Amino acid sequence: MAEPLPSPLSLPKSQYRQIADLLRARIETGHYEKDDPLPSEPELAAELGVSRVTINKAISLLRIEGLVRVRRGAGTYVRSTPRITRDARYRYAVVPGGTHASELEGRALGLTPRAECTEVGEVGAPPDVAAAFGIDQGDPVVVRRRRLYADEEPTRLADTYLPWDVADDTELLDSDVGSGAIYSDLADHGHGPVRFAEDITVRIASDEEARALDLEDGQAVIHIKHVAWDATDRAVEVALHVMPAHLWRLHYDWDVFGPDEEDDE
Amino acid sequence: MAEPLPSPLSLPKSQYRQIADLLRARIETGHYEKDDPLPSEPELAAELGVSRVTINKAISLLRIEGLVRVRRGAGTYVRSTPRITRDARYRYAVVPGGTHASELEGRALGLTPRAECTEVGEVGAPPDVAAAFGIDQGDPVVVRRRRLYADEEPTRLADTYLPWDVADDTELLDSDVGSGAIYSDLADHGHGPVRFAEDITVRIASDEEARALDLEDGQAVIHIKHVAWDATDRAVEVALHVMPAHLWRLHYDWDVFGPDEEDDE
DNA sequence: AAGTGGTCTAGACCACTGT
DNA sequence: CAGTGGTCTAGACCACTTT
Repeated sequence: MAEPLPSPLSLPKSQYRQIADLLRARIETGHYEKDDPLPSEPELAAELGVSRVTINKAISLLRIEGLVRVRRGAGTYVRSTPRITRDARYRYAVVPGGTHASELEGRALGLTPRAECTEVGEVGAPPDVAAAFGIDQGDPVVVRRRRLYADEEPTRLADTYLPWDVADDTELLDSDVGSGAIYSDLADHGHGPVRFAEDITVRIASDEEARALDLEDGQAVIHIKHVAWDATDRAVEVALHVMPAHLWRLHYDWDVFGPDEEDDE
Repeated sequence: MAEPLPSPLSLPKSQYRQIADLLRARIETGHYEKDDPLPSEPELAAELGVSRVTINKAISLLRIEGLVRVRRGAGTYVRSTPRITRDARYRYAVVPGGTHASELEGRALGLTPRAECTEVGEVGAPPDVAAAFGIDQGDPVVVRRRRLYADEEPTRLADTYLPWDVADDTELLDSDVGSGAIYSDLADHGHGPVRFAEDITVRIASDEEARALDLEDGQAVIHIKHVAWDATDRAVEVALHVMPAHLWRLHYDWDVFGPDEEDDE
């Protein structure tokens, strides 16, 4: 090896990073095809003349990037992961008798959405939810927990909370009402949402999240805290979403109200 | 060691993960104080009776979480990282003669913001920008690149692009106009923005980004593509933001236009 | 049974930081 | 200079999947 690639700022890259770059390039050029396994670690170690640990470290970089997934005992596979776009405003638009705007995401990609309801019932309010509803942590609220898929790949965990009395009026408890019929339902009972807010944070998946979303160790997830208020300015719904970061693109758009009325000095 | 912690779903955690949990707990309880160094890897290895590699692997988990930072040759330090909230709508509100709404973020935390302009001038439009402006990739646009800090910590890279003819009218080129005076400036020249859109993706920091933002290897960044349109529906500004994911919380809120006017069956 | 990745060790050398 | 983390190796054992 003549020169170790004299990168711009004196960066003699470590072997495992160079190998990660190499494997990444092979994936992106289609040398390794999606859903196909990479060569085994011993094979790569032999091919590239390094120890298996070095290969393993290189692959762990690709794992947190979401480029590959590992199946224990079976092999390391190239992930096929186009991003899904989530348009917040469109998603939660109130379309009176219309389609449930919720699960259009991914349809453009030819993926078939599926929802799996893991729990419906009354629980103690977690901190975030209690704060939004203006109640105490642990006070009873109604929750519906779901796991959503696109083509057998889990794409999202969604926990929807309603205040106890509001839930009483709706059909949240009755069925696993497909997708986002909740808003029509709320509207029908005088709690139609007129204002939304979302807070977005990014963090590393917890162990349970990694298991539920089929994620690798150390992968990032997007956490969205979604709150809906009715016309009386009462919070009537909180949804907590946990989504694999590499799978999504979030979209927001808004208009500017004319030059803010007052405040002109 | 009696039982290896019989966690709910038969999860005999690896040593390095248990050690990561331990160190994380020690950080969160203040056993290791912020801005202080952790014990050295050999010390931890001795204390916990494992090899240094295992300690190193545990710490690498804390690094991608943004809990600690490593200073080469010096030690591993606890990060003091409260999240900064970015309110998109408020940020870009048009306040005619008022304060530059841009850099209020973090003020609540007692951090002093600072901006450093790294480049101002004409460049070829990158793909994202070209698409928004409706021009060809590589066509000339004007860019201002900045790195923003809070209390000496880099918090954001912000590249602001303007179409060539629009830039001609503004003072973008003239100075490192503190923060977000661009919008007043655009408004003064008939290009006041009336609509905004933002696309958010999360990915692993590139090498350059990691260097510029003082990030660890494998840390996630939030990428925001921000577009502003004027009253003629022409895109007049594109900003690309790259932000360390562990440092931020993004906030969006919006009102629902009354039950969509028509469309009622 | 053979192959896969997961993990761990002991030891080594390096570049870098501080004093 | 001694101390730090960064990296790499060879070898080992394990749990798991596939055949």
